[in-house]
Amino acid sequence: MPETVATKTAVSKLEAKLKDSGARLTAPRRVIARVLGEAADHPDVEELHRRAQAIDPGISLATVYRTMRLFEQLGIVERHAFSAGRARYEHGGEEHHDHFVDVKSGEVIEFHAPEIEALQAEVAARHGYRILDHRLVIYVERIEPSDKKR
Amino acid sequence: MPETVATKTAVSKLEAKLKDSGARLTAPRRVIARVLGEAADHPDVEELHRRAQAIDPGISLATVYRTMRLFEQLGIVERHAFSAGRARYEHGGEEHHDHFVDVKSGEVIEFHAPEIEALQAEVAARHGYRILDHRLVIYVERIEPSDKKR
DNA sequence: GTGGATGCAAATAATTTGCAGCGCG
DNA sequence: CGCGCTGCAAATTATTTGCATCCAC
Repeated sequence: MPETVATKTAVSKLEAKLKDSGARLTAPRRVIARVLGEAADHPDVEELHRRAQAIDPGISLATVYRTMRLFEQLGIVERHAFSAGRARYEHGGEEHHDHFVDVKSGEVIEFHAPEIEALQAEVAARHGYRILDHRLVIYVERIEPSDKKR
Repeated sequence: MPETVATKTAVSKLEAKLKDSGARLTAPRRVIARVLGEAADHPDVEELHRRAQAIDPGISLATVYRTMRLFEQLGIVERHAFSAGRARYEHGGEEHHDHFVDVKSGEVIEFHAPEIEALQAEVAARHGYRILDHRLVIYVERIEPSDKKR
């Protein structure tokens, strides 16, 4: 799937959600949505601001913060706190996934594990709970072919 | 196991870890360790400071911050970011557990799930990683006996 | 004794907000 | 053509740090 299509889809989905919530589809929001749609990583607000400004230099940091808060409430993005410091975002909406954080490189890798999620639901039920959402972050290091433990 | 014993154990463990790292066992650190040992919940820095001051009013907020950073590095506590805002802490060292967060009450409940952890290790290995640590937070709501979905 | 630890206050970092003007619906 | 949205700057919140003093080793 070409980027343009993915982006277009993301924007229409955005349009629908904004309309539903009564919020307006403004130029800054379009730009930020596009930036999010094109992001393959998990950028923080500063980075989103940088990328948004590359498209429209008039966009302020405050607007990026406000927009991320709105998008999070609308379920358009997910906020993560992988480490201390700035929060990082990714466009949600697609199928759920969790994250590996490579401790050495700082890299964040997405992965799917339906088996784990099934177990979670089971454990939650055992405790009398229904799952609304979850966050699983696994801090890892790469296993080298010739690795002797550490 | 009575609280006094648990607390005493925690303090001796603390003493050992501080000695190993070359850090000093000062009065504020003793107090904060005791507060952590007696905590059944997951207090934030302000709350720890409040409790520490109840024992020794001279203890400053800065020292609580510095001590929590030290304790985290020594593996004495775990830092959590259950929600935005202040970080929350718990005394680590015991067997690992994860957390339910009751979205309605804000309550944090600990749970064990070795099955889930086994699966995590398997999934990580599948991706070429070795697990160093992990964080699983499940946001839940209580299932009422007569509950019709929402 | 002496270097690490503390308290205090001031400094940073991360995020939010008040307000006047602008533009989407 | 009004009310929500924006930019800017100032305000808040969370955490860190410089410095003089203090005390654990």
